[in-house]
Amino acid sequence: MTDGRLVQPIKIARAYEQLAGLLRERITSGELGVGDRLPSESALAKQAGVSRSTVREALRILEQGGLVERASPRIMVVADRSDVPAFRELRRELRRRNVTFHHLHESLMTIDPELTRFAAIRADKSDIKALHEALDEQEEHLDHLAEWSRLDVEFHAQMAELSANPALIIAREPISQLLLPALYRFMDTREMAEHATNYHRRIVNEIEVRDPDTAAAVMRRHLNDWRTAWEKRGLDLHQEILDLSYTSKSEPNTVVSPHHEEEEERSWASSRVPRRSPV
Amino acid sequence: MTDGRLVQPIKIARAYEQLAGLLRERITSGELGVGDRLPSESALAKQAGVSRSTVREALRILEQGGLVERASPRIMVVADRSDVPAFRELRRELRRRNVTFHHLHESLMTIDPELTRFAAIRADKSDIKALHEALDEQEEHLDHLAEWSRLDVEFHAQMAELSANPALIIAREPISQLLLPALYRFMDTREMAEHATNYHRRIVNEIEVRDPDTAAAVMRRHLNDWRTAWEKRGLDLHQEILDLSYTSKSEPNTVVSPHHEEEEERSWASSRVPRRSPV
DNA sequence: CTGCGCTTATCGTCTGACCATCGACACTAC
DNA sequence: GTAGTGTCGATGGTCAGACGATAAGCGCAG
Repeated sequence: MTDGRLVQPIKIARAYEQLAGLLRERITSGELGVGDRLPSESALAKQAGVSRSTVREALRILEQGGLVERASPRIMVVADRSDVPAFRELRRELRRRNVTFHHLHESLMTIDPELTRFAAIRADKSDIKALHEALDEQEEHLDHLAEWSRLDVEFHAQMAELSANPALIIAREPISQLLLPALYRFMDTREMAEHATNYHRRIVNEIEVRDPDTAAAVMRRHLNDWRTAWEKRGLDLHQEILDLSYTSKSEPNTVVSPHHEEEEERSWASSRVPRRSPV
Repeated sequence: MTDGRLVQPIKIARAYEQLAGLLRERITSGELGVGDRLPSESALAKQAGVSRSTVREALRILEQGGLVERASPRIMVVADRSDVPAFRELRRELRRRNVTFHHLHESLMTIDPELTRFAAIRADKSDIKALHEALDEQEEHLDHLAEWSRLDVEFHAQMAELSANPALIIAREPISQLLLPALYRFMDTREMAEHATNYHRRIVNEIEVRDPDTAAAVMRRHLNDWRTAWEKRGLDLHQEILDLSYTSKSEPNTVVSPHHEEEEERSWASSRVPRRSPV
């Protein structure tokens, strides 16, 4: 059959790209937390077995990508990536197209159960342990709904991460960034939190016993409950979603002022001294 | 806004940042047009009066920023920033995370069948008519694979549109923008096009008789065929998708010549950048 | 505990080199 | 002429090592 091609195209593995990838992994995996200081360039070079020039090119990539930033002229730290530019753009695009609760919900109903299925297939022992821990923590905060909501976002993100499919994770992210904050606005009773947490527990259990289909099904029901709750509140399914993108965890309630973007031109043309600003 | 700050943070003028700024200016000012080739690194170094390392760091910034891209492993050109910024951003984010064929395919397998289902539920007479027309046109171009591919993209986009869910459409778009061009690179026989078109026809038929489940199922099989074809070509499912994808619509531009050297692999994956070194 | 200098680690940059590959051209065979 | 093949300079990827500037970190005096 006529393959036509004898060998496949080969992706060039540039050292600086590989290194950037490795560091990115360390960061996104949580091995390096926000604010953690990076080793010195020479240390990185030695550890990775490359030259400092290579390390620096990798750092430029990560820096430009927003994964790391300078805490001071010679200290690089892991940046707070709660708001990746790409996602900000995407959310804007979504709003521009007047997405409604229904749209977003339907999207998550499409993606999240599948993510759960993949998670059930791919999670290993330690992942499951982490899920249980997350669950426990969430249960401890049933009475602190703000904190509970934060943990809820994290739980779903964790699930997405376990799917080990960056494409799906990325596709899902802006959707959840728009939908979840909207949900938490009326998630205001302990009962609702309990109910949701129970679902989470069941999902994790199904993952643990390696039943992807059931796990996905439970996730689907869990999400359906959201819709039900929304309707019970008398809210319109077809109401547009405004961008309440949650920004920070530790900051005291800064009002999310619609910061106008699009004049970055200048601000990053020159070095920007990092400001611990809420996104 | 009362700023409160007495002095603005001073900016440190790193050479590589200044250079990046300069080049950026040249590009945005139109002095360098889309597709124009950049001077060689050494030439730039000489012109700017800096060392090549500095030039390279500047280039990494511009590259990561999407202002320039590689036309081939050693030719840098000014990138096309004409399409929707959000999608461009997203594609870059995807590439950044080293998505593979498998990731993208799995994502479309998750999203597209559902889109099809929704389309089957929501399409009206005129939509179906449009679908048939698109099909007919595609069938007329079974021998012009370039054109056929364009129509194929359109067909799938049309299907997405019929789902009437902007969130899913947007989430899907960058994925398909990366995956489809990769696919068409080996979609090179009339048989393959015929096969695919047949699937399309069946999908449209199922939509017409309002059988969402079957429509979704057929779409799923259709997509599965892609994966099969990919594998039959001896291509690696876990090969990263290189994205030189989208600019080559109109010009017969240089196809990225794949360079082979299969034993680069070893020095890379193993020796050069040590695994699991605690960064 | 605070503020001050001192030391040194670390960054920014440069030089010059090596190698593999690319691209273009010259050459050979049909 | 056209198509394959060989050659060679140009270019990119990487490295090792160096130097100056200065911020970070620390100890010490107040």
